[in-house]
Amino acid sequence: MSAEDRRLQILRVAVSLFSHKGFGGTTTREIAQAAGVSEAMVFRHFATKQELYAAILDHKACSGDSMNPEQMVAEALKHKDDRAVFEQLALGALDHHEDDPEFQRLLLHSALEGHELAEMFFEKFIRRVYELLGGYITERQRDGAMVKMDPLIVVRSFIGMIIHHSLNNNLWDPKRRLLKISNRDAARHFTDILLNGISTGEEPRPKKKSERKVGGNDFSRKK
Amino acid sequence: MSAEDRRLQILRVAVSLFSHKGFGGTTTREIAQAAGVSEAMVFRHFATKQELYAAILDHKACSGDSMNPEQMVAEALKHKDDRAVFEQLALGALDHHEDDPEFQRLLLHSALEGHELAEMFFEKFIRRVYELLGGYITERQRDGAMVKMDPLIVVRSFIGMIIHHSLNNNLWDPKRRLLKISNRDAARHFTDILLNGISTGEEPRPKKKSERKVGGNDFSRKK
DNA sequence: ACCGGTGGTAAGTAAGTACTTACTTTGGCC
DNA sequence: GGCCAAAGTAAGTACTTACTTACCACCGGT
Repeated sequence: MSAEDRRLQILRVAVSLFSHKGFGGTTTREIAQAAGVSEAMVFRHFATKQELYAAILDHKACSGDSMNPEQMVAEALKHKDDRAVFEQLALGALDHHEDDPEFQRLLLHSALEGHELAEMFFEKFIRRVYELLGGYITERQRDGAMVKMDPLIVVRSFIGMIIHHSLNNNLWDPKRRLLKISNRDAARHFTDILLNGISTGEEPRPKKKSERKVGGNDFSRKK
Repeated sequence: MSAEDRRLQILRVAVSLFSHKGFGGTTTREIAQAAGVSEAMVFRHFATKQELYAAILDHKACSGDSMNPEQMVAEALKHKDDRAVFEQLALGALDHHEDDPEFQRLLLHSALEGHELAEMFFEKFIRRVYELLGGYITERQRDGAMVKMDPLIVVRSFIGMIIHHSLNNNLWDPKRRLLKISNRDAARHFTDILLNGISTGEEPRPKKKSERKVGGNDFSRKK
């Protein structure tokens, strides 16, 4: 087997191990065994365990293959098709998380451990999504098509629905005991909620003395 | 120092260490040093490292002090005050995550490691929130006050906004570089979005194939 | 036939690791 | 004070960890 092939193979099995057991929870011997070689081979290709870990995150996050939000919604952006913008973005993310669940686990592990490459991913990808979507929302607000509200909060809400749904599917509830739904349906419904909300606005809701203020009253929950 | 005090002190420092470095990343010696005692003392109070870890998760998740969603929104539920129901729930969760950020980290670590107590938390808490909110939404749909849509998807969306926002604050962006907002404002805006969406419904959006019905009922909402 | 380089390993090493043992201090009570 | 259990520790034990060293087997080219 050629050196390059072996390197990639070690990388691949290490991804799987690290994503399931974390950095500290995975031993180099396990990696070697999973790859069917001796530990020494692992250290021939990667000087240290850290370097192997970094190579993985780098490979997954930077050489980020299909992770280009701009081109994913370029068409919809041009046509100012709100529904398509959000729905396509959601569907893209959900699909990506579904067929590479290890990526999300890896990212979480590295963020929890405070690895610098988690931060790098945040800067290079998350920030871009916020700017892209935030900019679009601002534009649509000027058009009068969207209500005035801090665009970043809107972005956070929408990203939250998506990420949390993926997190549920991959981490908390892989058996879908709570909610079983296709990515397409999820993306559509998330978009529906974001754009239109869930109120019909029909029945006059019981307007208590203060419809707005939530803070003052019986909210004495603490410790 | 009394045995009980010492036990609690060890528990407390272990919470901090485990939440930041995970189970595998934390050594018993570190725990002992942080507590200012010898390693033997740790093992006098907790037979194994696993037992210590389990005791922590148990202490945090089960003896779940203030984590009672039902009572948190009992009043609002009675009055069918949609805004209050969602806003109070959101604010409660956000506040809780804010003044106990270690809890979220601990939970994530244990979920990633596949610890059974993460699952237990999921069953005992998350499921209850889904049932509570899902039931309420169903009721409001029958009232004609909310559009027909799988209530569980609505719950997931809303919980997603909240959890993801906390996760951003605690894990990804503790410096709030992307978005700086008080919990109260966040709760209010999340609720606004959920209930009313962000579209004004004014400017005729380009009706592509996508202006479809949602879940069976019409979607012609006008605030 | 004889190289040298490449892909590979068995068998280490030193520093941890979780966990124990044998022992010393402390504080409350008669 | 004298006693004794509980609180505490120093110094292990047995094993694992990341990482090294020294050595092997193959193979194409001259």
